Amino acid sequence: MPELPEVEVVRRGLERWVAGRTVAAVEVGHPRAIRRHLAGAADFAGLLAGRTIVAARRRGKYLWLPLDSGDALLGHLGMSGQLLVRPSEAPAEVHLRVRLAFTDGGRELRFVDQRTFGGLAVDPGGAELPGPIRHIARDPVDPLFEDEAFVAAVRRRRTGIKRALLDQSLISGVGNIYADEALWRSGLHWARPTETLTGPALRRLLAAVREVLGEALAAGGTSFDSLYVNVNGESGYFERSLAVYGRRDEPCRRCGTPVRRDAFMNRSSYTCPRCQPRPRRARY
DNA sequence: CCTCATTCCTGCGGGC
DNA sequence: TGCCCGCAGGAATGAG
Repeated sequence: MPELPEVEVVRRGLERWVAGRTVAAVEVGHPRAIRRHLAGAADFAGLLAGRTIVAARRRGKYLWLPLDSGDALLGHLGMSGQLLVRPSEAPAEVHLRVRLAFTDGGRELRFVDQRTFGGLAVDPGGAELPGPIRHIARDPVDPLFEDEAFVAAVRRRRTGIKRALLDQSLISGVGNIYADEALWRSGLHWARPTETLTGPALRRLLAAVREVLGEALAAGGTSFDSLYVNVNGESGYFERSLAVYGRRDEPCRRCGTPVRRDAFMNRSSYTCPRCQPRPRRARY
């Protein structure tokens, strides 16, 4: 549920607080947190120790820290992951999974994750773009994102528009919250078949995606509870700006009609039944 | 290749 | 009060 704005908030914190620092020691407290690092915890720690972090980068919801070795520490927050910069003497968080200490003896980097959907891995040679995320599309904030290629790819699909928005190989960084918000802003229902959308309609949707992501980032991200935080543990305040997400039975901010919740892909979709009429031919 | 269901996990809150 | 169940959901995986 941390989506592009929340992950970007974390990236900025990492760039400020850990870039330029050298890893002294690594502790893996829970093997599941590094399950994508197939070589195991000792290998993971060995590739990090003595390495200097040179930057903090992001694509969609993935973060990576390029190292001076040419490798990269790759991370995904999953549902509940946090990367926190904490004093080394601060007590361990309940769901502390991985801890990185630095040679300067300053604040350490902690990966904390309640639901363990997230994780860290070191990708050898992945500093420029980690191999495991080569299939992830550029995100709509990336200057190299190609609008027309996206429009064409969506129109070639045979699925519902929300499935397409959530497909990280088409456009990355958009999750359930911002997909619902962008569709509401565009007056599109989540089950609208992709092949029936015109080029102009898709360009308007893309503009709405960028608008909502930009506003959320300016607000420091969305928070429902204390799980979505920056590296200092602080929450954003975009939640108060949400138009439909999580607002079942509450009035649409545009027309007052009660917001509707539908089951969708083992989760939820929120729409205004009047602003986003259900298409006659719907795709799930 | 494309589409889509399933699966992983923990804490919370509602119902009984 | 306590137990059970549904729900929150990103993305890898494999079926068809």
